[in-house]
Amino acid sequence: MPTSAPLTARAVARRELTAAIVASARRQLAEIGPAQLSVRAVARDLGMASSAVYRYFPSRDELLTELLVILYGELGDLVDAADAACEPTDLTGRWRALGSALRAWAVAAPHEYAFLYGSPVPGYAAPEATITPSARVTGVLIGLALDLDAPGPRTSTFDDFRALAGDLSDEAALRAITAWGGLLGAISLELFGHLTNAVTDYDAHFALVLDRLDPTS
Amino acid sequence: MPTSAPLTARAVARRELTAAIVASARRQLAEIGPAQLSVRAVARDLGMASSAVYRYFPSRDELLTELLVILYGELGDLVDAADAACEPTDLTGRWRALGSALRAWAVAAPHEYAFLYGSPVPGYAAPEATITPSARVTGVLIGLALDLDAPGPRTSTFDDFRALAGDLSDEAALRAITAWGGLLGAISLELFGHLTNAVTDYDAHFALVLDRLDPTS
DNA sequence: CGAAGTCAAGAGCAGTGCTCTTGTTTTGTT
DNA sequence: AACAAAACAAGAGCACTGCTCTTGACTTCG
Repeated sequence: MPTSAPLTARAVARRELTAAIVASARRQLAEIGPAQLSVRAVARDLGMASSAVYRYFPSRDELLTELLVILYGELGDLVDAADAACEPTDLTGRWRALGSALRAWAVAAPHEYAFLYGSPVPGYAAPEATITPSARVTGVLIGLALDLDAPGPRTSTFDDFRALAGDLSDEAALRAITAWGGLLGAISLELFGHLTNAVTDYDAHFALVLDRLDPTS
Repeated sequence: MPTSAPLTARAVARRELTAAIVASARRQLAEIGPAQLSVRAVARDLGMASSAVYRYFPSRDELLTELLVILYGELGDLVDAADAACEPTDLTGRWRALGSALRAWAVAAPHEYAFLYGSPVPGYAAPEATITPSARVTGVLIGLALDLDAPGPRTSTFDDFRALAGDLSDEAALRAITAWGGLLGAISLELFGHLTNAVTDYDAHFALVLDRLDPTS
């Protein structure tokens, strides 16, 4: 037996079809949003019966959860990369990079942003399984907050963040959460149309807001 | 003719039924959220045919818009009252009052909050008609920002705020919008479950965040 | 080879927003 | 008072949704 993982033809087909379903669902999510995402439309897109999809995802909610985990992961990578590209000691620069990366992503993918950080999807309660992936993003922020307390090199990887979060001083935690909320609020105001007739140059406005929210100052 | 407004029996019945529809819709909105609000359920609640509802509201979206306007109005009153109860020169106190009133309302009516300030309802684009009512709330903030620029008594009523907003200095406008976004972000983080395992005493936490967001400092 | 497990498809249920038609009632005008 | 016009409630129906159950075909494994 050469294959350490004895994948039968059926198992291979299953993995591919599962991926195809997710891919089609992602397309729908990006185009029409999570609420309009339809299992039947996914089935139509893939040329299969709607009932067949339920063999791969037990419910629409499970499919949404899968997307949620994937998106949190990708966004986490993105934000992490933006943070890692900065000089570690330049806390303000790292904050700007984090905020700018998040907003750029949100503007490019508004439905995905609304899915992750907007009001919960109708009838869909994010299960426990989504908390860990979401921490992937906030972990970068926690890293920043940790350096706020004790500047200097850390060897911690992502997995440690959740534990290290307990070591945060109240002051640093407050700064981080306030800045985080301000960031999401600013993006939401823009994307959800609450700045219409109030702001013209959104890029310039956001840059100013971002600096005012800087948790390191 | 004693009646300055010659309301026919039919017109009276129409007004009452319209109000009953709105009341039933508000109940549904509060309990299950805007996305789950169903015209048929409203009709069932009132013991009428679903098709009859469409004689009073041409579409579900129009019904939602009506609710939006009503809610913006009520919230505007609430925030306005909170602001008016403060010493006009105590800008920080007014900011605290505004933020506390908004959060208290949001916590008590999370679905309504998500409807007004969360991600837009699926397939529902807030029409122009909702911009003016929403300004009812932000007007209080603008009033605060105006006093930030030039402390002293103003005789302006609500209607002036939109015009006066143009007189705001860039600095004051930036402070106001940043604080406003931070406020909504903080409430959204709490209500949408993004602070799970991060905050225990939400009241105390919010008070700290509110002070950090203070646009007058 | 045969039993067990997996799969796709179809039909069907209950729900949705919305439209159209039918028949009734109220209104405003001869 | 009689009549036309408008407003109304109700029902049937369309297209859509998530989801279930059954049926029949296929793959995998003992």
